[in-house]
Amino acid sequence: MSSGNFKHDLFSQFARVGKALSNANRLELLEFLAQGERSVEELSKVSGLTVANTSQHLQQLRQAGLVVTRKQGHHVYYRLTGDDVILLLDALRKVAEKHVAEVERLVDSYLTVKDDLEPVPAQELLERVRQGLVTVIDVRPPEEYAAGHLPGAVNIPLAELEAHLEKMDPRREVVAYCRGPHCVLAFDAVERLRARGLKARRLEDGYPEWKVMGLPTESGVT
Amino acid sequence: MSSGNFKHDLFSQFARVGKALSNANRLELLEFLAQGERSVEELSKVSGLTVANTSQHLQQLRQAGLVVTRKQGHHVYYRLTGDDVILLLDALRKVAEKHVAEVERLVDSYLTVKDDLEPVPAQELLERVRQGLVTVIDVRPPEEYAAGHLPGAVNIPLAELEAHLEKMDPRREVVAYCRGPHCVLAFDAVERLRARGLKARRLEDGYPEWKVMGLPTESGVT
DNA sequence: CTAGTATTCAAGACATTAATTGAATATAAG
DNA sequence: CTTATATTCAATTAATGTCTTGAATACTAG
Repeated sequence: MSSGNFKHDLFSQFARVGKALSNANRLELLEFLAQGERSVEELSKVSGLTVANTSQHLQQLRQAGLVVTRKQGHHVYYRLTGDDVILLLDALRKVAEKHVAEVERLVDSYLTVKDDLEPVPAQELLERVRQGLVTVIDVRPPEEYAAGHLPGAVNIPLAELEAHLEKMDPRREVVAYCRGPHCVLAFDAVERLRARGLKARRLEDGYPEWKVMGLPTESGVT
Repeated sequence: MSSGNFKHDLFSQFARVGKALSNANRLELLEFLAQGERSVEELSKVSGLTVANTSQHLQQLRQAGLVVTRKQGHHVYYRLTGDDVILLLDALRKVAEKHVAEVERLVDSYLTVKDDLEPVPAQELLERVRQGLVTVIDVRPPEEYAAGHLPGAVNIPLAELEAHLEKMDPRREVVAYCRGPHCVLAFDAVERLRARGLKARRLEDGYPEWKVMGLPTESGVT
């Protein structure tokens, strides 16, 4: 009887974490935070929520133990509590992808040529990079790139892609990546590159997943 | 931006899975299902929920893609959709446990600081118990108490403490103990007892330490 | 100290969720 | 066909969650 209570209390704790994951806006915030530390203002801008609303969601995430804060000057910076949170988000994504037919439908409808996009697994990319066979491009904004990126990756934010196209060797394969497996930036980049006749694919995962897998990374500007 | 809607829709799908994990009862059902296929009736019994309520929770789990059903005779059998669901539950548990531990640590350090609750050393308590000077209460759950406790200790789980307050002699000192030197239960008990004007302190150690010191113990129900 | 900015808090409107109850459906056995 | 049983559906109530608005708090620069 009291063990029933204990058990129920335990599941209630787990449920608190589940609750934190039960809202699309919070999941989006978590994805941004998977890139690194962010202030409330930045998160508010990038998510399109009001600052107050963003703050409240962040506090829920903090109460669930998913994020921690650091105060500096005017700003409060949030970051994920640890890598286990990234693993959790990944597990969630995997289950959702596999079982929610709706997700597939959405991805399909967005990507006109889904089959052609066959993503490159992380291990395979690492191999090919070591052999110098591919050019890896990071299509995230420069700040995120500077905070950490794949070794040898060139930072080409989506907006600047067109400008780089002419300089690229059409015979050399390009692999693009961004924030996560579903980050649209990389999809977009691949489509545009292909439209110009380049051999382009996208990395199966994003930068956070790559890092969590223990694969090598670099940081700073090249 | 055209990717804005797509992105939000995608996160909404992920949130559906998160929602399924946001309730203690559903998590308990999932844990049972992790052991294998179960009928609604079995799940209802083991979770203590009404059949209708169980059925509704199961349907939410099914809509989130976490479980699937099979019909046979009178019964509908539910089972997890796949091993990735188990991985997800594991990831959730890990994050939650870490956070819970963190909370416990914080609470402990907070309580230890304001510890003018001068704890009673084991030897001193043994002495005073022999002289019949104090009432010793064990605030752990009954199962743990039954497995072994201090001689003469009365089992009063924290939840039942209030009910016992009136029966206690305010002039007699009470010493509380639980699982270990940092187990919060005893701190809590002492605080509550003092709030009622009783003379209360806590044992410096918990039951495991007492036992390891080679001091006498009892087991079973009193 | 004062002004300006970043974040949090508090209160209210509105939507969603959980549990209860009683009825409806479906299956198998007599 | 009728009956008993397992499950689901539907309607209600109480509780909880989300977002908005405007004010309060904390920090820095001047």
